[in-house]
Amino acid sequence: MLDIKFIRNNIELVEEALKKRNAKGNLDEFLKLDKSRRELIAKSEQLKQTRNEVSQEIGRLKRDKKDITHLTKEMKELGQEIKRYDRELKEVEEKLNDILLSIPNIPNEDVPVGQSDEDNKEIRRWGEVKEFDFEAKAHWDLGEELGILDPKTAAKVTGARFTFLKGLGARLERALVNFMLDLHTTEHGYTEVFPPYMVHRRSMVGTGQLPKFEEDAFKIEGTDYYMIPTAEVPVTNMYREEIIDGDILPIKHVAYSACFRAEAGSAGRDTRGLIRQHQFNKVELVKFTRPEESYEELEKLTNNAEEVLKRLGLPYRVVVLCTGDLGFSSAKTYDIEVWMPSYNRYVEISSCSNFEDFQARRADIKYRPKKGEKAVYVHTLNGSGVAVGRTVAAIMENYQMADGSIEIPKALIPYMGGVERITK
RNA sequence: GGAGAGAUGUCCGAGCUGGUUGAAGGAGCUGGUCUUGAAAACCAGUGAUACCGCAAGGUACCGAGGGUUCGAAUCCCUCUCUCUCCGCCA
Repeated sequence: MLDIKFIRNNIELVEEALKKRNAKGNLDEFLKLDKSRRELIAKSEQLKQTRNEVSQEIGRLKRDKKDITHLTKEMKELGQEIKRYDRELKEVEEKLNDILLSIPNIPNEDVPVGQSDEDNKEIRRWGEVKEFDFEAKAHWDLGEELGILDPKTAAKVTGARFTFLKGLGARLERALVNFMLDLHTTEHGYTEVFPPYMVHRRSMVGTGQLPKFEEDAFKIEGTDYYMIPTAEVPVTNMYREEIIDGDILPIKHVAYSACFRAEAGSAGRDTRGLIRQHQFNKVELVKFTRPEESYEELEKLTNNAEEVLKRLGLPYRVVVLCTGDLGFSSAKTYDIEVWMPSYNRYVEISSCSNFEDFQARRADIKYRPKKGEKAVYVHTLNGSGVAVGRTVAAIMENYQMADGSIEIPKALIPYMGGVERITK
């Protein structure tokens, strides 16, 4: 959410930002409602002042046993009038809030302007893309042959876009979760949290998933609960409506969680394999920082996520998303893309974003720069560190051997109980 | 699931027979006196909130949302959360 005063005073700038994002915002309506809101507040508060004064006067008169009936009658009418203004105000504020919640964040100035993911800019590459001297297979074929991926049974039990991991496949998934958590907690200084997998609506609004992207979320029928699409939601909302002690910033959390996404609008895309599932595991990095430190922290966070792929020996590149591809809440995002032989291209495995104060304002998360000073919004950041299912796919494909077996990356062997290779 | 108790400012904690209560008292914090320094003691200050307004100032806020009333932290209704006991359960 943007600051209402900021929009009012920088309407051209906001318009420009929306245009760069290919987004539309009802700014004319915003200005109208904003004006009407302030007028109604002035009116209502003026009447309330009168009411407060007269009510005190009535108290005094009553104590002196004087007649007050003419005043109470008058005040009763005044009360009705106030009620009318307040009702109207509430309506206007609701409409205004709807608009406010639907305006995306303003891209940082160094974000490249562009229409789509084709305009994203590559920042750097790491690792060598392996040339296979045999016909490389996709991970879904390898997985079925090795008996470690079983989407068919999952389809029987649940439906499309779910998978049973079996044997060393399940072990690999678990090994990766532990490997990533250990790396980020012991070497990168993140504090581990294990969050609830369901959150209420207010939390989803706090991080920006709602109200705009209702169709992407799984909602639990008959409740106010949503399955989390990422640990970002519960972990960021841990500090909702709080004023954080400035001494403990930056706060760095790492959280493993399953993630649930409806994937509306991607029917027919990535239907095979682990790339696009309704449920997947992710290790998420979340930071709360002082505003002046957030971009430095974004670089560090991205590096922390990259380290996972380096240790696993998976070739990747980092791209900065252009304005047209940027997520709703983000001011700047780096995607880390891992080399996926079956796609013959790099595929997103992590998305690291600085939301600046956009989420903090929605979720009301502040800190106090100095004792006695006014509290200000923190900056929030997060990024996958990294998506586990896609890492499994990447390992299977990049580490496959001519005989259809899969080598385990060195760093992972201790987590695999010494297993060095997955064979038939 | 059943029966109770509760939610007040940075914190603890009064008020809850409706009217100088934005809210006693204490702690904390800030400044001062005293002291070689510190502690203690004492004195003074202290909404670490949001909104409207150029300002003066005003309005709101005692878990949340409604209602009664000229006037609600105080009365009524609904909801949420916390705690205790019983039952059930991983």
